Amino acid sequence: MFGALRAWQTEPMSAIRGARERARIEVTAAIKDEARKQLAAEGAAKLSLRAVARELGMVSSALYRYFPSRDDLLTALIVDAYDAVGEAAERSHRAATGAAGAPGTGLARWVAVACAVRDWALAHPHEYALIYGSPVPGYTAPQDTVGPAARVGMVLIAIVEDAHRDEGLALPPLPDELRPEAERLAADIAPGLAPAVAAPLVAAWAQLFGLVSFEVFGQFNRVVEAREVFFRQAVTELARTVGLLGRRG
Amino acid sequence: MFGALRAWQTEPMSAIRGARERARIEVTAAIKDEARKQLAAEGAAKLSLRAVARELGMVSSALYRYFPSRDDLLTALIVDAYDAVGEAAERSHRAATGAAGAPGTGLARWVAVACAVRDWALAHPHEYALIYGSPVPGYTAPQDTVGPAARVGMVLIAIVEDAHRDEGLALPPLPDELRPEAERLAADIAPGLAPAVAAPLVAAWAQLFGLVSFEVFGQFNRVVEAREVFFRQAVTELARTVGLLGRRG
DNA sequence: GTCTATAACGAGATAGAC
DNA sequence: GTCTATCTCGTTATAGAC
Repeated sequence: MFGALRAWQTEPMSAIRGARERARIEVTAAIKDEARKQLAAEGAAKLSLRAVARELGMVSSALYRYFPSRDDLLTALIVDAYDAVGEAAERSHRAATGAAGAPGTGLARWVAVACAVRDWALAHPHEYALIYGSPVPGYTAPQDTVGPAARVGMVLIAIVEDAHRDEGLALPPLPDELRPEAERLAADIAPGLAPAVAAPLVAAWAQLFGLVSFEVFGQFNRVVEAREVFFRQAVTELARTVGLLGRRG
Repeated sequence: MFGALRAWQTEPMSAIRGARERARIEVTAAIKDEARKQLAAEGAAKLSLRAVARELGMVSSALYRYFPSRDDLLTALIVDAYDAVGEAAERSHRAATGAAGAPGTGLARWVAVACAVRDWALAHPHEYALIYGSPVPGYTAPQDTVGPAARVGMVLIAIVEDAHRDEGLALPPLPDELRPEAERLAADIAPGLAPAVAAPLVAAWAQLFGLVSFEVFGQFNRVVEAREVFFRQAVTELARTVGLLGRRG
């Protein structure tokens, strides 16, 4: 039964049957913590099971009881990182949804979630780089990562869906060349979402992370100084492209 | 005189005085080519002077005649990459400017430059990752990179400046909180550019690379299929945020 | 002056015998 | 799990060819 669980999965408290399992969870967490330290110091490409083991006072072969390979450890770190941004986004979304029903709520939620993503990224730049930066050479993400990777996007979809239902959206018409792709996209990511919303939403998703990446990766050095106010304004304008803000002009 | 030139700088043809200099240029190019191969195979973090030398049939210490350190070789690759995207952007800008005077030219130039950046990135994903992806651990970019790094941005500024002068721009008002930053930004990057344009322009710059990065780094896998038409539409909408497209709705 | 080659350093990874 | 012998790396000093 338990053998079927992947080594890196965090088991729910109810699954803890005794000291054995608890120790396993603690060691797994210690390995990931140490690996994250090395991620910050040396980068994902140089993540080495041996170095992690050495730092923990273990022998490298012992690590293989917890992570069958270096790539599995990397996958665990990637899943954790996606889950961490995803949870930050979901939490800020819940907080911003508190006073529901008020007009303009869609925009407020959008900005809140964007800021949560940015805050998390600035607080965890190396984990951010792991998931939204350059791909790690020789590593290909397994299927396990796609669910966690989608969490932030799901929050954005929910915001726009709610606003679409409750507030109505002001959107530019969908160009003909994009119609087939937009329809496929909508059916794929959120059945029931209007194609004219789906395409701009995916674009806005990428653009949001463009803003965050430029700041985290240093492209704004000596360019943008008042970064938070700049970011808030940029994502507010970005919200316009998904219909969350009335169009002026 | 020539001694003041950094080893990795490509000297103009007029500076070639004889076989010596020609050989030096050729060896320098060979080193960079081999380094680029390793960049693709192993990533920037694992770029190794010794491996480059081995592959070229040289001894590692000989490389120090051309690049004083590993970081200098990295810097050369980074500068080359920035220059390559920058030149692609400038070339496509010139091409799109060919039939001047026609209305809507600003938007056409904007889309052309964006597509040129995307094309270059898709053709050179590893060099793109080097400059717009995760920072290389332990490496800090010297001042030499800031000029080349600004080239694409300069093209975008030129497009918006021209359009501002020739076509007029339709822009949302500048919020008060952003005014000081926008004024500083405008004075910094393009004296004479209206602050209400400068801030959205820098944001659009980051968002453009967000779209490109998501595609190059695989975030659109299993999400966006018709990527070129999607990209064109997204950057067209993006042009709206810098006033290059009349506002509808 | 300009280049390449040899040798070495200290540090770290790696493979295998035990 | 431990130890060791053998790799890698960036970098420097030095000697000698052109």
